[in-house]
Amino acid sequence: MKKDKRARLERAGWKVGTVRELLGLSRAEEALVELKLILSRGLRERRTRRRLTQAQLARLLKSSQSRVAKMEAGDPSVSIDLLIRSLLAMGTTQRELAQVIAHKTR
Amino acid sequence: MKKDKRARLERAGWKVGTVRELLGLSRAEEALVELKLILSRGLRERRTRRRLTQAQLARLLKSSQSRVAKMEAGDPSVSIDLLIRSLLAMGTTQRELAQVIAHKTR
DNA sequence: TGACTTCATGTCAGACCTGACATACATTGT
DNA sequence: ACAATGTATGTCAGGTCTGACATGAAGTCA
Repeated sequence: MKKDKRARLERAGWKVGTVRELLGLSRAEEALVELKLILSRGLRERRTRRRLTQAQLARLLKSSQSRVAKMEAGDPSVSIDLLIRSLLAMGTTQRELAQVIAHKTR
Repeated sequence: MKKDKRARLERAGWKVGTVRELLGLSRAEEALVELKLILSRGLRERRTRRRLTQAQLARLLKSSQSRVAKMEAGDPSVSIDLLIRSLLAMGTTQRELAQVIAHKTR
Protein backbone atom coordinates (compact mmCIF):
# COMPACT_ATOMS: atom_id res chain seq x y z
CA MET A 1 0.00 0.00 0.00
CA LYS A 2 1.27 3.44 -0.87
CA LYS A 3 2.16 5.74 1.98
CA ASP A 4 -0.24 8.50 1.03
CA LYS A 5 -3.19 6.20 0.73
CA ARG A 6 -2.44 4.79 4.15
CA ALA A 7 -2.27 8.29 5.56
CA ARG A 8 -5.61 9.20 3.99
CA LEU A 9 -7.30 6.13 5.39
CA GLU A 10 -5.86 6.70 8.83
CA ARG A 11 -7.03 10.30 8.82
CA ALA A 12 -10.46 8.93 7.95
CA GLY A 13 -10.40 6.86 11.12
CA TRP A 14 -9.32 3.48 9.79
CA LYS A 15 -6.91 1.32 11.63
CA VAL A 16 -4.70 0.14 8.82
CA GLY A 17 -2.70 -2.99 9.27
CA THR A 18 -1.49 -6.05 7.49
CA VAL A 19 -3.39 -9.25 6.91
CA ARG A 20 -1.23 -10.73 9.58
CA GLU A 21 -2.51 -8.26 12.13
CA LEU A 22 -6.08 -8.80 11.02
CA LEU A 23 -5.85 -12.51 11.56
CA GLY A 24 -3.82 -12.13 14.69
CA LEU A 25 -0.86 -14.07 13.40
CA SER A 26 2.55 -13.57 14.88
CA ARG A 27 5.41 -12.78 12.55
CA ALA A 28 6.68 -16.33 12.90
CA GLU A 29 3.30 -17.84 12.15
CA GLU A 30 2.96 -15.67 9.11
CA ALA A 31 6.39 -16.70 7.88
CA LEU A 32 5.45 -20.32 8.32
CA VAL A 33 2.31 -19.95 6.24
CA GLU A 34 4.22 -18.13 3.57
CA LEU A 35 6.93 -20.74 3.53
CA LYS A 36 4.37 -23.44 3.05
CA LEU A 37 2.81 -21.53 0.19
CA ILE A 38 6.14 -21.11 -1.53
CA LEU A 39 7.03 -24.77 -1.17
CA SER A 40 3.68 -25.96 -2.48
CA ARG A 41 4.07 -23.73 -5.50
CA GLY A 42 7.53 -25.09 -6.06
CA LEU A 43 6.17 -28.58 -5.98
CA ARG A 44 3.42 -27.90 -8.49
CA GLU A 45 5.82 -26.09 -10.78
CA ARG A 46 8.21 -28.99 -10.78
CA ARG A 47 5.45 -31.50 -11.41
CA THR A 48 3.81 -29.66 -14.29
CA ARG A 49 7.15 -28.84 -15.84
CA ARG A 50 7.73 -32.57 -16.08
CA ARG A 51 4.21 -33.14 -17.36
CA LEU A 52 3.33 -35.53 -14.60
CA THR A 53 -0.19 -36.01 -13.27
CA GLN A 54 -0.74 -35.87 -9.54
CA ALA A 55 -1.32 -39.62 -9.59
CA GLN A 56 2.00 -40.22 -11.32
CA LEU A 57 3.86 -38.03 -8.89
CA ALA A 58 2.08 -39.78 -6.03
CA ARG A 59 3.46 -43.12 -7.21
CA LEU A 60 6.91 -41.61 -7.38
CA LEU A 61 6.59 -40.30 -3.84
CA LYS A 62 4.88 -43.42 -2.54
CA SER A 63 1.95 -41.33 -1.56
CA SER A 64 -1.53 -40.82 -2.96
CA GLN A 65 -3.11 -38.49 -5.49
CA SER A 66 -5.22 -36.86 -2.83
CA ARG A 67 -2.21 -36.07 -0.70
CA VAL A 68 -0.39 -34.57 -3.65
CA ALA A 69 -3.42 -32.40 -4.30
CA LYS A 70 -3.38 -31.29 -0.70
CA MET A 71 0.31 -30.58 -0.81
CA GLU A 72 -0.11 -28.37 -3.82
CA ALA A 73 -3.06 -26.64 -2.20
CA GLY A 74 -1.07 -25.90 0.94
CA ASP A 75 -3.70 -27.76 2.94
CA PRO A 76 -3.34 -27.35 6.72
CA SER A 77 -3.03 -31.10 7.08
CA VAL A 78 0.26 -31.03 5.17
CA SER A 79 3.50 -30.44 6.99
CA ILE A 80 6.49 -28.54 5.72
CA ASP A 81 8.34 -31.76 6.29
CA LEU A 82 6.29 -33.54 3.68
CA LEU A 83 6.67 -30.72 1.20
CA ILE A 84 10.42 -30.66 1.58
CA ARG A 85 10.73 -34.43 1.46
CA SER A 86 8.69 -34.44 -1.72
CA LEU A 87 10.77 -31.76 -3.37
CA LEU A 88 13.94 -33.63 -2.46
CA ALA A 89 12.46 -36.88 -3.74
CA MET A 90 11.85 -35.13 -7.06
CA GLY A 91 15.54 -34.41 -7.30
CA THR A 92 15.58 -30.87 -6.04
CA THR A 93 19.00 -30.03 -4.66
CA GLN A 94 19.62 -28.27 -1.39
CA ARG A 95 20.77 -25.21 -3.26
CA GLU A 96 17.61 -25.15 -5.36
CA LEU A 97 15.55 -25.60 -2.25
CA ALA A 98 17.26 -22.58 -0.73
CA GLN A 99 16.47 -20.61 -3.87
CA VAL A 100 12.83 -21.57 -3.68
CA ILE A 101 12.68 -20.38 -0.08
CA ALA A 102 14.59 -17.18 -0.82
CA HIS A 103 12.06 -16.13 -3.43
CA LYS A 104 9.39 -14.38 -1.48
CA THR A 105 5.73 -14.25 -2.49
CA ARG A 106 5.29 -11.20 -4.58
CA MET B 1 38.46 -36.93 -0.65
CA LYS B 2 41.23 -36.10 -3.08
CA LYS B 3 41.17 -37.88 -6.40
CA ASP B 4 44.60 -39.42 -6.07
CA LYS B 5 43.93 -40.83 -2.65
CA ARG B 6 40.76 -42.41 -3.96
CA ALA B 7 42.66 -43.92 -6.83
CA ARG B 8 45.28 -45.33 -4.50
CA LEU B 9 42.70 -46.91 -2.27
CA GLU B 10 40.84 -48.37 -5.18
CA ARG B 11 44.01 -49.86 -6.59
CA ALA B 12 44.51 -51.40 -3.18
CA GLY B 13 41.19 -53.18 -3.49
CA TRP B 14 38.92 -50.86 -1.54
CA LYS B 15 35.48 -50.08 -2.75
CA VAL B 16 35.34 -46.37 -2.05
CA GLY B 17 32.00 -44.74 -1.71
CA THR B 18 30.16 -42.13 0.18
CA VAL B 19 28.56 -42.52 3.56
CA ARG B 20 25.28 -42.53 1.73
CA GLU B 21 26.26 -45.64 -0.20
CA LEU B 22 27.52 -47.31 2.93
CA LEU B 23 24.29 -46.82 4.76
CA GLY B 24 22.16 -47.47 1.71
CA LEU B 25 20.51 -44.08 1.75
CA SER B 26 18.95 -42.65 -1.35
CA ARG B 27 20.07 -39.25 -2.52
CA ALA B 28 16.87 -37.73 -1.17
CA GLU B 29 17.24 -39.39 2.21
CA GLU B 30 20.79 -38.17 2.47
CA ALA B 31 19.72 -34.64 1.58
CA LEU B 32 17.09 -34.78 4.27
CA VAL B 33 19.56 -35.83 6.92
CA GLU B 34 21.97 -33.14 5.84
CA LEU B 35 19.24 -30.52 5.87
CA LYS B 36 18.32 -31.47 9.37
CA LEU B 37 21.92 -31.23 10.45
CA ILE B 38 22.28 -27.78 8.96
CA LEU B 39 19.12 -26.53 10.60
CA SER B 40 20.05 -27.90 13.98
CA ARG B 41 23.41 -26.20 13.75
CA GLY B 42 21.71 -22.98 12.78
CA LEU B 43 19.54 -23.25 15.83
CA ARG B 44 22.40 -23.84 18.21
CA GLU B 45 24.40 -21.03 16.69
CA ARG B 46 21.56 -18.59 17.12
CA ARG B 47 20.97 -19.69 20.68
CA THR B 48 24.57 -19.50 21.84
CA ARG B 49 25.10 -16.22 20.02
CA ARG B 50 22.37 -14.82 22.24
CA ARG B 51 23.81 -16.49 25.30
CA LEU B 52 20.65 -18.35 26.07
CA THR B 53 20.56 -21.67 27.85
CA GLN B 54 18.53 -24.49 26.35
CA ALA B 55 16.04 -24.04 29.16
CA GLN B 56 15.63 -20.36 28.37
CA LEU B 57 15.15 -21.00 24.69
CA ALA B 58 12.68 -23.73 25.55
CA ARG B 59 10.55 -21.24 27.44
CA LEU B 60 10.68 -18.89 24.48
CA LEU B 61 9.56 -21.66 22.16
CA LYS B 62 7.02 -23.05 24.59
CA SER B 63 8.85 -26.32 24.54
CA SER B 64 11.15 -28.10 26.96
CA GLN B 65 14.86 -28.20 27.57
CA SER B 66 15.05 -31.81 26.53
CA ARG B 67 13.38 -31.10 23.23
CA VAL B 68 15.72 -28.23 22.52
CA ALA B 69 18.64 -30.55 23.24
CA LYS B 70 17.21 -33.06 20.80
CA MET B 71 16.67 -30.41 18.18
CA GLU B 72 20.27 -29.33 18.42
CA ALA B 73 21.41 -32.92 18.31
CA GLY B 74 19.42 -33.61 15.15
CA ASP B 75 17.63 -36.39 17.01
CA PRO B 76 15.48 -38.62 14.76
CA SER B 77 12.45 -37.75 16.85
CA VAL B 78 12.67 -34.14 15.73
CA SER B 79 10.99 -33.02 12.55
CA ILE B 80 12.26 -30.45 10.10
CA ASP B 81 9.02 -28.70 10.78
CA LEU B 82 9.93 -28.14 14.40
CA LEU B 83 13.40 -26.95 13.53
CA ILE B 84 12.08 -24.43 11.04
CA ARG B 85 9.33 -23.27 13.35
CA SER B 86 11.89 -22.76 16.08
CA LEU B 87 14.21 -20.78 13.86
CA LEU B 88 11.35 -18.58 12.73
CA ALA B 89 10.21 -18.13 16.32
CA MET B 90 13.69 -16.88 17.13
CA GLY B 91 13.26 -14.17 14.56
CA THR B 92 15.07 -15.75 11.64
CA THR B 93 13.80 -14.29 8.39
CA GLN B 94 12.89 -16.31 5.34
CA ARG B 95 15.93 -14.98 3.56
CA GLU B 96 18.21 -15.97 6.42
CA LEU B 97 16.60 -19.38 6.48
CA ALA B 98 17.38 -19.76 2.80
CA GLN B 99 20.98 -18.80 3.49
CA VAL B 100 21.24 -21.39 6.22
CA ILE B 101 19.98 -24.05 3.86
CA ALA B 102 22.19 -22.92 1.01
CA HIS B 103 25.32 -23.40 3.10
CA LYS B 104 26.23 -27.00 2.65
CA THR B 105 28.04 -29.08 5.22
CA ARG B 106 31.67 -28.57 4.67
C1' DT C 1 -25.05 -37.75 -23.63
C1' DG C 2 -21.65 -40.92 -21.55
C1' DA C 3 -17.00 -42.51 -20.90
C1' DC C 4 -12.59 -40.96 -19.51
C1' DT C 5 -8.99 -38.13 -17.31
C1' DT C 6 -7.31 -35.02 -14.02
C1' DC C 7 -7.66 -32.52 -9.90
C1' DA C 8 -10.16 -31.31 -5.31
C1' DT C 9 -12.09 -32.40 -0.79
C1' DG C 10 -13.74 -35.17 3.31
C1' DT C 11 -12.77 -38.86 6.41
C1' DC C 12 -10.17 -42.00 9.28
C1' DA C 13 -6.94 -45.70 11.30
C1' DG C 14 -2.43 -46.04 12.11
C1' DA C 15 2.09 -43.88 12.12
C1' DC C 16 4.78 -40.30 13.76
C1' DC C 17 6.00 -36.16 16.63
C1' DT C 18 5.85 -33.30 20.82
C1' DG C 19 6.17 -31.50 25.53
C1' DA C 20 6.99 -33.03 29.86
C1' DC C 21 9.24 -35.61 33.23
C1' DA C 22 13.04 -38.28 35.24
C1' DT C 23 17.55 -38.95 35.32
C1' DA C 24 22.34 -39.07 33.88
C1' DC C 25 26.48 -36.61 32.48
C1' DA C 26 29.81 -32.55 32.24
C1' DT C 27 31.79 -28.41 33.87
C1' DT C 28 32.79 -24.89 37.17
C1' DG C 29 33.39 -22.89 41.61
C1' DT C 30 34.21 -23.51 46.62
C1' DA D 1 34.12 -33.78 47.75
C1' DC D 2 29.79 -31.19 47.21
C1' DA D 3 26.63 -28.01 45.06
C1' DA D 4 25.13 -25.55 41.21
C1' DT D 5 24.36 -24.99 36.38
C1' DG D 6 23.83 -26.52 31.80
C1' DT D 7 23.31 -30.27 28.55
C1' DA D 8 22.07 -35.17 27.02
C1' DT D 9 19.07 -39.19 26.78
C1' DG D 10 15.10 -42.43 27.64
C1' DT D 11 10.21 -42.80 28.04
C1' DC D 12 5.39 -41.98 27.16
C1' DA D 13 0.44 -39.99 26.82
C1' DG D 14 -1.67 -37.18 23.87
C1' DG D 15 -1.69 -34.63 19.68
C1' DT D 16 -0.63 -34.14 14.67
C1' DC D 17 0.24 -35.94 10.07
C1' DT D 18 -0.11 -39.46 6.45
C1' DG D 19 -1.68 -42.72 2.93
C1' DA D 20 -5.65 -44.61 1.35
C1' DC D 21 -10.24 -44.60 0.03
C1' DA D 22 -14.60 -42.51 -1.54
C1' DT D 23 -16.63 -39.09 -3.92
C1' DG D 24 -17.24 -34.65 -6.33
C1' DA D 25 -16.18 -31.29 -9.89
C1' DA D 26 -14.39 -29.73 -14.30
C1' DG D 27 -12.58 -30.57 -18.70
C1' DT D 28 -12.11 -33.37 -23.21
C1' DC D 29 -13.50 -36.29 -26.82
C1' DA D 30 -16.56 -38.97 -29.75
